[in-house]
Amino acid sequence: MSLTLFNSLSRKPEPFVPLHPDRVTMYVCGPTVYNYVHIGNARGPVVFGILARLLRRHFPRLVYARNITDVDDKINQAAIEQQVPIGTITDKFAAAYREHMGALGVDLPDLEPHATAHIPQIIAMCERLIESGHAYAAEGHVLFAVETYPEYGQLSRRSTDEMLAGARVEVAPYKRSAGDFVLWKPSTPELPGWDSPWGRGRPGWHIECSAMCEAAFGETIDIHCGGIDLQFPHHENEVAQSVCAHGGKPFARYWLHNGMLNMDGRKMSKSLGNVFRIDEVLANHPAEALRLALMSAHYRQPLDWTEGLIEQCVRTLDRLYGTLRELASIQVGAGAIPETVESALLDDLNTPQALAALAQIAADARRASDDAERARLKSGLLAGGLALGLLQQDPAAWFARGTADGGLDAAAIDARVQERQAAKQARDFARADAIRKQLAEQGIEVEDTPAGPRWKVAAK
RNA sequence: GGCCUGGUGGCAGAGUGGUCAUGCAGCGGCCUGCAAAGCCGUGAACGCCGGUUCGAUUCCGACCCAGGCCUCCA
Repeated sequence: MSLTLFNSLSRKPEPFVPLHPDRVTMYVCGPTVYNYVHIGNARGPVVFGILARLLRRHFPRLVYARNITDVDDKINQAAIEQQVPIGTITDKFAAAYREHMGALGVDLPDLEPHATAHIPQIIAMCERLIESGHAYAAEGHVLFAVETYPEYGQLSRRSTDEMLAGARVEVAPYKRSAGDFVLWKPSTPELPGWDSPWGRGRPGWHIECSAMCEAAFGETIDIHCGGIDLQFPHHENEVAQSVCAHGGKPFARYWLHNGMLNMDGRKMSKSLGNVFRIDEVLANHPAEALRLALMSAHYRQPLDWTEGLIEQCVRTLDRLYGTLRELASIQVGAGAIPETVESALLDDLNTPQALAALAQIAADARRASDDAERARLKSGLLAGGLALGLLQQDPAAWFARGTADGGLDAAAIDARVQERQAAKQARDFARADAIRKQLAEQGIEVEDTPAGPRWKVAAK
């Protein structure tokens, strides 16, 4: 089985072959830490995290970097408003980012480069671009000269002419050409800045990713991932800077772009204000259901974020964990990932198909009567779940989810369930039903089994 | 306006030139004191119009609709 990835560069699925057989390199554009991120920001980390796990299974070594951009005008603005150094802002939100991603089951990358730790590399890259004629200094700025890179626009499929013709933004007077973008810009005394050949200043938006990729991986990386909204201008500019700084060597060989999360059919975005912060969503829903929701559509498709979607994911997990609960007595060790799940993932990360395969395995497992067969299927279910970052908790923990912090006390629920059981055994069904109804009103569903009663937190 | 996606059953969402996606919800049955869970069975789809083909939801073209990027954005 081999991995196929849809490459934004060619707009086609391509077999993935790493540049060096012994090492795969992958870079995901991480957050600019000026605020809490929203649930849409988690889609890339979740699906590309699944890709990272997949690559680790199929190649001897993966080095996966996800950056933190910790210098930026929005950070500066927040720092000025709160009268604190930018580090106070960036430390706080970088920590929150890690915490929220962790809650969603996103693995930490191997490397987490910070832009402010790469200022010398950024300056060096600017100098090289100036020396080679691809950039120029003007009024304390360093600008990339788009016209020196004829392939500019290749990734996002747009021509320089069209962009210049359609330019709506006022062009700064120091730009030679309207499409030129800033690599370095001057800082006023109240803004953070670093000494440079062009005076005290700070990096522009795109250069940090180029510099960090180079620092971590060298001139050419295998896979570069990010949201489709970053394709232009961010990724296009990264390509231009890196290729020109490296004498024409390719920058990223495979570009992967994830689709946007929508709210009522519109992109969830900070500028539109139609966002759900991750901590808000986590407060109201099981994290694993949110993770499942983020992979419920193929990563390149847009995904409508609704309460109904989350509820459906909770029910889906109820069923999968229900299967595992039924198989609780079957002992299994670590197993191989079922072929149906793995082949779906190898086909451009087709998570919906992988989930369908998982559902099929669960159904087979419930029907199987032979213990050896049940063990095999349970092992496959757990291994397939692990590949997706799902199904790794104790089923009992899933069904009792949120009782401790949701104002419900598991021991008290147990006591009520026992009361009902006693009433039942006394054939006082009216009382038993009254207790069950009361618990249902608290969101607890009681189920009777041959082994005695059990309960779970109901899907909303 | 330019460039680019996509329109699949009640909902979500894969996929395919000619037999099944899958999940949730629904319906009938089994089980249950009654339920729930589970099991068995079951209906239901490919935006619109042409074309290619023995045959198209799948390929081609036009049209309609929705969304994204062109400005900070995952």
